Amino acid sequence: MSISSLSEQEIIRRNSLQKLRELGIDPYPAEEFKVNTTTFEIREKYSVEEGNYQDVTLAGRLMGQRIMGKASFAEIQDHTGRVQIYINRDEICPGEDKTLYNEVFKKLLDIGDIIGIKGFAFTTQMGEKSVHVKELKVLCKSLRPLPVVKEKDGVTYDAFTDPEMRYRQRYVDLIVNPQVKDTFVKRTKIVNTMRNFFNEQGYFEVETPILQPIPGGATARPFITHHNSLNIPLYLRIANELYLKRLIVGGFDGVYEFSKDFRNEGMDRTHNPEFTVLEIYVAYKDYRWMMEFTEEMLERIAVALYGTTSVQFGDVEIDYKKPYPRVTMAEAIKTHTGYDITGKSEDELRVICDKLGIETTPSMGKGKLIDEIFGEKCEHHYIQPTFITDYPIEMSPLTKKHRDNPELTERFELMVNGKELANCYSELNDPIDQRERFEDQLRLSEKGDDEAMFIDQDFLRSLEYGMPPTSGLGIGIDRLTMFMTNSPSIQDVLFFPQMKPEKKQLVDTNEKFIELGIPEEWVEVIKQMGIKKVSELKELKPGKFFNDLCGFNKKNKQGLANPSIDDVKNWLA
RNA sequence: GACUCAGUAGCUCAGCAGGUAGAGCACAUCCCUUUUAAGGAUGGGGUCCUGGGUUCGAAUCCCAGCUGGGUCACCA
Repeated sequence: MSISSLSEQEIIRRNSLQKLRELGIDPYPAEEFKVNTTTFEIREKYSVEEGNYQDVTLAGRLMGQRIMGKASFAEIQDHTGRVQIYINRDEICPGEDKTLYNEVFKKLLDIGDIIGIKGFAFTTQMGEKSVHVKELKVLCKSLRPLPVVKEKDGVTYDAFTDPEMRYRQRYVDLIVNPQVKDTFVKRTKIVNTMRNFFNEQGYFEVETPILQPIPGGATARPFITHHNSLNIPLYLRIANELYLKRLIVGGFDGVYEFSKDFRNEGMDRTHNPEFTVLEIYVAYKDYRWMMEFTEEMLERIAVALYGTTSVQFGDVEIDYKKPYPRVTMAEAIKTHTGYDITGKSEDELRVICDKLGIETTPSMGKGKLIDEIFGEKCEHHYIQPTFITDYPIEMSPLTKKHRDNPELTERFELMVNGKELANCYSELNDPIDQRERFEDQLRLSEKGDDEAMFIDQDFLRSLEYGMPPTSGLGIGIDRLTMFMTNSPSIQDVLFFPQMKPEKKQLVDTNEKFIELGIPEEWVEVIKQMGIKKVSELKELKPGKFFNDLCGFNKKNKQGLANPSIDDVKNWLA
């Protein structure tokens, strides 16, 4: 990187780096630095009465300096938070040489540098628990200035808020916005709670293919890739359902997977091209059993995070305490539209949609029409956790027919905040029925539904060997995390949400300019003037460019000998 | 994809009846001190997103584009 593209502060930091080296201080030392506590422990457990924490070693990022003559206060931030440190010149420099304090600490260290300290805990006159530093070591010099976020009495000043920079440079976001880290800690806690819950009951965590020859188990547009030596297309999975059910056929009685799925569709506040789904399949259970299982799990997650079942989301409080109401889809539609859809034909449903002002297309089958009515008129009413049950058969090609009504399936979706949080079936294990359902999907696809399912012959073959009655559940982990951490956007619960690629300014090397006969010192000047490519140069008028060059030289006190107009003409020739 | 808002110093933002670019923090040089979003003095730092246009003159007005946010649509 040429020096001209650096900001003043970056240049100052690079100079400080150089000076550290000149003082014999390695700004990037290799050896281990052994800490014996954390800032959190000192804040929580130090007390004057006990006189504990009198020999502490801490490491972390320097996040603020308040320098006052021969004594300074600063803040050090480690993975647990921050603590104030006190540095006295004559204590870290006991001899005559005060360089470590006067030069290194006061001048060469900046906010963002990583240091290690040894010292003892004490309480300042202002009553703040702090660490009195006896030794100081540079562990990493930081070359870019961090945004400085300050906070007092819960009010944040100069917050680092630009969403684009926060998502693109999540590392900066994590350093300066502590609540961001908290969200991700909670996310992991959610997953761990679920995993423990499943493992306690003997269910088995597995991994299944991400690259699939047939993208099955859901209706969505997949990403396509290509395998060179097999010379076949492969799809990034949109779900792992069909593989997990093969494992139930194989004899596991409970399998689960936290799976990254990929869908080549729109991106917005609630959709990222890759996202995480938990799917779990338990043999000899049905969807009614799974409702209780789901309630139990969500209650445990809420309690693990907050110690209570009640969780704030936006301006509503969601209570995950079991049990949740069970409402059939037909009841839900009756309640919110007044229409009874039971036993209605496709044409009758189309009429109902018209009356409700819901747009329909000819490719929509019965299931899709009912889905539209529910989505438009009902879904958003279910704020507190509610099981919507018994979906029409056309919407659920992998679900067992309802034990009491062959038009329906044994399925529920758990609605929270007016959104689907979980989806569950009594899994279809009749291989002949399953084949017919796939064929129905094929007809839908011929009718123009471009997201109808493919027929997975191997999956059908596995069912023909016999799959025990099984209940399966899928939960979107990103959405669950949003709900459980009060995050309004999926980008807030993904470390690295998908973004458009950063626009990279193309810069030609100095050599390319030098080839034109331009002296190296002038190349820097030209680049500072904003001309980064040789091709841009070719479009300039020599006279004006000559004037600009000389003007820039004078204005910025570059102190270079101006070229002649003929030189410039030759460069541009 | 449509509509809408925004893009000015490292960060947060002000400036806009068109007339030499501002503040706070950060940075630099000092002063002072067990301070706390430290205080004081001085100073450096900007392709005002990009490209066109209008104008004697554009950060400001107009058009187009880029990037991002929000709403909606599509899509789970």
